[in-house]
Amino acid sequence: MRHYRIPDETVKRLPVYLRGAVLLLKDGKKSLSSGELAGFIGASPAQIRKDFSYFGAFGTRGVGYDTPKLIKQISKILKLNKRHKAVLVGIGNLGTAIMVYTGFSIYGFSIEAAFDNDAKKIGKKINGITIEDIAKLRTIRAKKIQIAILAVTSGQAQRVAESLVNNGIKGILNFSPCRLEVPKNIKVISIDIALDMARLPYYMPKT
Amino acid sequence: MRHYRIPDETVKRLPVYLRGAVLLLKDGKKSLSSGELAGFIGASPAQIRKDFSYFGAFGTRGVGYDTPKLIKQISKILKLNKRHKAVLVGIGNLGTAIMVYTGFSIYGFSIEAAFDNDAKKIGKKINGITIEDIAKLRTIRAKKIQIAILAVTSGQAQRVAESLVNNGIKGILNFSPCRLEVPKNIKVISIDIALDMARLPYYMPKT
DNA sequence: GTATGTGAATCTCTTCACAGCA
DNA sequence: TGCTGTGAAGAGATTCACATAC
Repeated sequence: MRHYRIPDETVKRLPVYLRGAVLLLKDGKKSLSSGELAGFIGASPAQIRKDFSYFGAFGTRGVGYDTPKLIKQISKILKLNKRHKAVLVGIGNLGTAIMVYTGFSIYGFSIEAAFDNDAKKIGKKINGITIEDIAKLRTIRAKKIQIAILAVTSGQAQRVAESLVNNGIKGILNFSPCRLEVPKNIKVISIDIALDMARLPYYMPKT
Repeated sequence: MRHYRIPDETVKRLPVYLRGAVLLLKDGKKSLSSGELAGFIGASPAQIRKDFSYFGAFGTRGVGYDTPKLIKQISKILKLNKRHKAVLVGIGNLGTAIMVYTGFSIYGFSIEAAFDNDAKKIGKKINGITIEDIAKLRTIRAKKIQIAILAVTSGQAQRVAESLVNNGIKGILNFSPCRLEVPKNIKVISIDIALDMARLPYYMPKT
C-alpha cells in the first residue's frame, strides 16, 4: 500500500536491493525470499519487506519474490527502467576515473558528454567521448541530458552547478567538498571522500 | 557531558563542522556562534550544539566558540589530532586519482604506501610513492600503517581486505561495490559511487 | 508449512524551548 | 542581553510479531 511519505533511508537501500537481485539472478536464482536477499547484501529480512511495502506488494506469500519481476519493480520505482544520459564536468584525475568507470551501466547510466576548461584537455577523446570546452555547456540541453557529475575544484563547483541547472540539469552527483546552493527542485547528492575518511580513526581502537 | 551512546549521525557531521571551522578561521573568524557555523555549512544551530554536547561543553554562553579551540576539540574527538598513515591498494584509474588527491591532508592523512598486482604498474612512482607488489603487503605492519584505502575490483576486494586486516589494518575506506566481511573490531566505510548515482533519478521530476 | 505484508512497539535522531551563565 | 547547553517533546526509522495468503 502506498504511504504518504517514503523514508529517505529506504530510497538509499533500494539500489542495494536492486544490485543484489541482479547479481543473484545472474547466479541462477529465479526466485528470492527476503531472507536470502538479506543474507546476500547484509540487511535484515524485516527491513527489506518493510521497504518494499511502501511501494506495494511485490511478492507471493509462502513463496517469495520472482527475481526478474522484483528487478523490474525496483527499477521502475527508482526510474531506472529507462536509460539516463549524464554529463561529466571536470576531467581531472577523478573525472578521468569516472569516465572509464563501468559500474554505472548496470543502473542504465551512460556518460554522453564531457567538459573541461583546460585547453590542453579540450579535444581529447576518452572512452569515445570528446572533451569539450565548458563554454559550450549549453549543448547538453539539445542532447536532453538531465544528470550531471561534477568533478571540478571546490572553487569552481558553485558556478558550474548554476550553469548546469541553467542548461536543464535536474540532478547532480557532486564530488567537490562543498555545499552547492541550487533551486530546491534540483537534487544534489554529494560524495565527499575526505569527509568519510575523516571519521575512520574515531572508530578505530587505541591509537 | 559524556553520554553513553553517541549517534552515528553526529559522528558523520563532526568532520563537516571541523572543515567549516578550519575554513572560517582561515577567513579570520577567531570566534564562532553555532548559528554562524550552521549558516556556513548548511545545518541547524540546535543540531550543532546538541552534537557538541555529547562530548562536553566547548563554548562560552552568550559568546560562542573560540575557533582554534573548537578545531582542537573536534580533532581530538575524531582522533585527527595526530597524523594518520594510510596505504592505498589498487592503482587503477580511481586509485591514481586518490593518490594525487590533496583533500585528505587537511584532516592529517598521508598515503605512505601503494600496492597493485599488475606487473606493469609495480615500480612506477606516483606522487613520490613507489607502487609495490601486493605480495609484499606485509611491509605495512613495520610502517605502522593502520588505515587502508581499497580501490580494487569487487572480485578482489574481500581477499585483499582480509590480507590487510592480517597485516594490522584497523580501518578501511572501501571503494568497491561490495560488502566486506571483516572482524567487528575493524571499521569499514564504503563509498559506492554507482549506488549514490542510482538514486538520483528517483528525486528528479517527470522524466 | 512457509514467507509475505503490516500495524504496533521500540529505538534512534532531531527540534524545541528555556534554564543557565558570561 | 545573547548564546550555549540540555531535558523534554516530537519526528523518523527499525524491529517485532502475527495475521494473511499461497
